[in-house]
Amino acid sequence: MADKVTIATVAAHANVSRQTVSNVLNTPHLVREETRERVREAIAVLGYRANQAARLMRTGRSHLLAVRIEPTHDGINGSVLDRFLHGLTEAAAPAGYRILLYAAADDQAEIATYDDLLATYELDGFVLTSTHHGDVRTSWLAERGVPFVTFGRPWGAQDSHPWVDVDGAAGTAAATRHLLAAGHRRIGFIGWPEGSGVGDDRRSGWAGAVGREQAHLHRTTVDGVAEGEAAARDLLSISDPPTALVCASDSLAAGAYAVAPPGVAVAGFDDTPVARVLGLTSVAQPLAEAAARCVDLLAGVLDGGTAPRPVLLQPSLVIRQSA
Amino acid sequence: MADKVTIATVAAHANVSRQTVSNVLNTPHLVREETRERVREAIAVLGYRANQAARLMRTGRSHLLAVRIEPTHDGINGSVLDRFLHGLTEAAAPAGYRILLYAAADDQAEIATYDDLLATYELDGFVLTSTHHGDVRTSWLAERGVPFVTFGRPWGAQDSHPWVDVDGAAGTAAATRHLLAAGHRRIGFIGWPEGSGVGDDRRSGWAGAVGREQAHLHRTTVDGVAEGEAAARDLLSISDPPTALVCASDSLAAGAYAVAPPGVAVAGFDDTPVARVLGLTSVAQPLAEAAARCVDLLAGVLDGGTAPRPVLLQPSLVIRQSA
DNA sequence: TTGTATGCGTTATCAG
DNA sequence: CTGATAACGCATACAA
Repeated sequence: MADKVTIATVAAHANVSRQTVSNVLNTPHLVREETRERVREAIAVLGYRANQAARLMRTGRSHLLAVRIEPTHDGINGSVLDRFLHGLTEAAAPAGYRILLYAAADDQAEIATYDDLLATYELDGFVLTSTHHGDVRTSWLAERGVPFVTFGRPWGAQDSHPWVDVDGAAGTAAATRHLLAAGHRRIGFIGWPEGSGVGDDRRSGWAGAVGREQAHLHRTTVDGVAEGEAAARDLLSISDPPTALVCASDSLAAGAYAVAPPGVAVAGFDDTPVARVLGLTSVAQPLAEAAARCVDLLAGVLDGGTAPRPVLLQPSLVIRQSA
Repeated sequence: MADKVTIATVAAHANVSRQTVSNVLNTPHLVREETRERVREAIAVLGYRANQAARLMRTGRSHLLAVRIEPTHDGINGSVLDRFLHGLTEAAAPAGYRILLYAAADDQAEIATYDDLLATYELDGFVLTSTHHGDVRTSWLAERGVPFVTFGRPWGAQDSHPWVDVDGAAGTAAATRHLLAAGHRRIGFIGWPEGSGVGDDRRSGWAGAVGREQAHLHRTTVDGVAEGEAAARDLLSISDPPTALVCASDSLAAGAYAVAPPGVAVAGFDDTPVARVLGLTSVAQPLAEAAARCVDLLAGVLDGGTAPRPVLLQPSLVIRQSA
């Protein structure tokens, strides 16, 4: 356990006062070149690193960002959060931030956690995922002036805040157009019940691409493989059934693909490992990019005090044998 | 943004000195019952929470635990880390710890990160995953007396440290016995090249269950679906081929299952979403439990100063249609 | 049992 | 341009 090297150690080594060392670190232009170099060398030689706790006490900035890790439901798109988290961690480090994890059973518990995290660790900001209509979390944070960014648009909310999202409608539209180009003329959609921003967005991409006359080729259900099976079976059993299915998730798509007769194409959403293994065509979100932009936005608010513009990223279609 | 409520606020509210408040918090038995209650009430009313930064400066304890988030390779068993992380986060909170994430390209970069995290955030401890033979990380930490626990045994390492692991051999043995019970007489194994502790462990479970005369029914390859396909094809093309395959991972199993003729059973490892979707029988690790025990062990070292005994957990076999 | 003084490492303010 | 001093919130000797 190496001795703790503080600003005083550096000062002694460089024959300057502690304050000068601090100046070299925070306001280098105030220090004469020669002195600056000497201090920098001492810092390098001693391997000095500023202690965040002490710095926090003084500045009120912890350089800590928090993000919730959600329990994996059926696990299939757990990989989405996983990749997002990894992207966040990688993007945050060079910007001088670290990622703190927290778990919460529901939105209320999450708010209680905000309160705790803010009071005890003085977090600099939050990254929220899975935003939805009437999200109480964003208003709670906004009311208190806590910096945050959401991965997901503020669906229907009047209060605006920095956000990053992926254009889901563009994704399902691309999948639908791909199916049209492959010769399919009747293309169905399996999605989630109306009212979820993400789900409605993804459905709208399909709806726009197929046109109003196919609006009925459409089923809604909660997410899951079994649910996808059931919905697909239902949709394929009508008279004049679709010959291709666009799904709001890989879970639904996996279910649909399992019951789809040969020749019926299926496309999913999120390009999860399951899609890869099943050979499912799927819409891929640029998660690492999204995470990086979240960090950018939050860092912008924190460091620059600017109110950054939202970011809408484009997904890409990964074509496999299923469609 | 509510005013910051410090120990002084509480003291004023309860008409005592700051020190008395601190005593109520840290050494309650030193404070008269009546006073203690008054202070506790003030704490509750004001919603006081001890500031970690200030506490850290005094005590040297940050109540922060760090864990590495790895890039997902083929993503299939990314879900393993994901569930482990979630378990860690949930188990840490009630114990008074938070989880900090970091990313690192390789072991050397990881060590550099330790150094940084220790110096800047004064982390209390680390949870290491993916331990392997000759792991430089554990020796680095051990040399410096940094508390840590590994999820994974110290394969072949002489230096011992607290660890939690799942008995992989027991898992593959259970899978093998299940296949034997189902009437299979020739059971092969697809695993990773010799030298990986985890891989060798999983192979040994199979080897023990089938006996020496079937030792040749065995292929090694790096992890991956395509690799599993190739290995299975190879193993099934010998004369007198196996009628069942036990695999060291769901990735390998997914590949094997794809090329296995009907009647040939396949079992995987890790019970990932892919296994669920494919209907793959697989060995499930108790990840939430493992994570909780990691926290227990680390908290034991940190709070109790005890050197806790290692924990070896038993996996369970999830039987599906593939075997 | 309660209160007072001090320092953890840093940065901000202000003199030199 | 550089150096002394205070303050952030808390906990620990020590004194009362």
